Amino acid sequence: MGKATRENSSPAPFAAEKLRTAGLRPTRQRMELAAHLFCGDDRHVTAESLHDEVARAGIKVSLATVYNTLHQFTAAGLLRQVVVDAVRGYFDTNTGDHQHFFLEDEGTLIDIPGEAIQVAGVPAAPAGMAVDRVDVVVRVKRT
Amino acid sequence: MGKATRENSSPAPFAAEKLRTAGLRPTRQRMELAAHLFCGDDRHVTAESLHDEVARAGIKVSLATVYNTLHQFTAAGLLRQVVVDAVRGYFDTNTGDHQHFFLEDEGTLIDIPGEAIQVAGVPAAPAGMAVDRVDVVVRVKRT
DNA sequence: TATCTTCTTTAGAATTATTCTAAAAAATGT
DNA sequence: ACATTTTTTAGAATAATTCTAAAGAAGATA
Repeated sequence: MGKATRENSSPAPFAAEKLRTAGLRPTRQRMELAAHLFCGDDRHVTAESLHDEVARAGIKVSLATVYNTLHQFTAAGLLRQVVVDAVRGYFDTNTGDHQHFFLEDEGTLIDIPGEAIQVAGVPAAPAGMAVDRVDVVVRVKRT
Repeated sequence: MGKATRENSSPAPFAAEKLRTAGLRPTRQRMELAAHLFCGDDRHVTAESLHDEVARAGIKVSLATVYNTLHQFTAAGLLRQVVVDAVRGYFDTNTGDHQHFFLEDEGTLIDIPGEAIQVAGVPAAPAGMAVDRVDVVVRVKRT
């Protein structure tokens, strides 16, 4: 059955390709983080939450590397940053057109599909400026 | 002409009333900050920017007091916080229904009247949650 | 006005999220 | 394997904000 062991089995074969395409060397840390980020459904993480998560999975990656990686992935278009909270920075694996609910009590984000929501009447951007993105945050609180 | 001097002339008579109504003692610092915030047009400030501004006007208020006051004013409904930037916190003197342009290059906010812009298709809030506010941020960049 | 009580201010320490630094480790090319 | 370029990382550094405890005002009262 070959020599696949816990040590040499790659956690997510697709990750290497994804990283290469993005112009990033497929290092162990980046592979592990990519595996956690891009394997299942879309998700929202903070540097800290992702770091905790991989740590609990027994993977050793420094927090600095998590920050670096999140930013590199964002620059490569693999992630998108969401600004909803003054204290924490969130990263979203869904880079398509969509918006968010933000549960203020828990600090949780929930995607709202882009087709669902429409923003009308945005005035022309100030002179010399172009619209980069329109972000909608629906802040909700426990009833 | 009475005995109005630089020392006893109140910088903004309306401020005292405004503060009392909000349940806040009209202290010198709060009066000065209110005068700067609520005298002219609507504006957007950060703790640091407001602190610098009053300092340049020769007024001595500690940064901690600026933070306290901005939060107290916000709790009293005199200000509203705007989350657009991961590093800095902004406060808006316009507490009515409106949205914002955010000039990412300069870190500047510009109001968009609430009547101008409409958001349609917001899904129902998650169970047990109620919509607190819908924020729209139109991020613009230099062309 | 003198006094008491309560609320504010403040300097500076503390906290928190994030970035920086410089050196060790890993990846890639030859 | 060797040389070169990237990465990773621990820990220091930064920056915004909050906390602390003590001194200073405000308001109420006698």
